[in-house]
Amino acid sequence: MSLRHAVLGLIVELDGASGYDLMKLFEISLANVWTATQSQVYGELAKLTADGLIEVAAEGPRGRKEYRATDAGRDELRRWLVEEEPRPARRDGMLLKVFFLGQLDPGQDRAYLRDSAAIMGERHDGLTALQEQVTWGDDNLSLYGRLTLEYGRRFFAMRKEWAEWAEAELAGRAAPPDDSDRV
Amino acid sequence: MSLRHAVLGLIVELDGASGYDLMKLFEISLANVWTATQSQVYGELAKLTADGLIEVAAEGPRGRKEYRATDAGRDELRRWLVEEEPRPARRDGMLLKVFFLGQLDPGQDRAYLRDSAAIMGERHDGLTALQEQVTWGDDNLSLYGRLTLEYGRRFFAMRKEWAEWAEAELAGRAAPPDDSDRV
DNA sequence: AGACGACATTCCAACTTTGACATGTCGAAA
DNA sequence: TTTCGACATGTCAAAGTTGGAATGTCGTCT
Repeated sequence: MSLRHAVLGLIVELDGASGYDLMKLFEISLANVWTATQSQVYGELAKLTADGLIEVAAEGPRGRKEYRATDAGRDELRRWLVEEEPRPARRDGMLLKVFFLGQLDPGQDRAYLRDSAAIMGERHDGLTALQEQVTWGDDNLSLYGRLTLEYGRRFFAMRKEWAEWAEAELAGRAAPPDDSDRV
Repeated sequence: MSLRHAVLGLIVELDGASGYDLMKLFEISLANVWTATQSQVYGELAKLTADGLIEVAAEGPRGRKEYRATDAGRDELRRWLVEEEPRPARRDGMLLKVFFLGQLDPGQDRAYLRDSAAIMGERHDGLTALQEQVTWGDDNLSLYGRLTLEYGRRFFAMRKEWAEWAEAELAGRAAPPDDSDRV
């Protein structure tokens, strides 16, 4: 149940936010950490309210509801941070494909890894550019957000290097057994 | 829909397997790439059979059903490998917590990162040991499995280094703003 | 012969996630 | 003044995921 804590955490940090506000944060700040759809966010807000972890602090124009965390909510966030250990549900579509690359025609496996490396390179560059653009505040979300952004950069860099290594590994595999084509 | 292709892919590679066989593979080989529960595996086998991508090739003792891929199944696997691009649904509970570390008492944020680094170090060592133990065959699953195992090692190493960097970053933050406590 | 662990499948209820649809308001610019 | 984009929420069906319970068989060791 981490979506719940993502929503709760944002409300605590912002000290008041609407579902709309949260959606923007999920799209921008949290994009690389936890994703959520609109229906999930609004649904979770309703559940958190029912459970007394947040409350509607103010209503604004266009039906805007500004939620704020209750004491119980803040406690629950801290409890989650300290007590609950995250299980690292590893699921990776790109890696799954690598497992079955043997089903493709010769050379296609290496092409896949080359493409992957290129994509990872692009993402890495994107985050690097972002990192240089952003001017960071001194609020919590900025402070810790900076750390997670750097994580993203390192993640993509690592993946790019791995894909290049793997491609080279496959390239090496093809040649050695036979050296009749040497010059 | 990647669970489907994970199951299909294993059946194609093994050229015949039961649900029980697949479960073992999910627990061992695929653990770091794609997870699945028993109910998911057996359920997916039924669906794949209904869709004509696999078929029961033989029945063994204890009601064992050995599935084999049909031509349509092999085609579908290749199509998936080439055509469908994996979206990198990034969700990471450990990273999510980092976002809200500001809610803890001073110092607890650094403790969290130190713990993370230690855990990542253990996993890294575990995979390294595994890598040294395993004697690889020359089948596809061994060949590509070796690549994904190395990925896992690099992943945990990267994470460990990041956590250490982040911890140092937070350590540095505390001191600079105020130098009244300098010697 | 009996006990036990590994083999093997099936079903289910609860929960989470996805993606789309539906509805409406406010503010600024043309 | 009208129009448009951003603001804002709510609901739903379908699909995917989790975790457990139920059930039974086969082979081996004592």
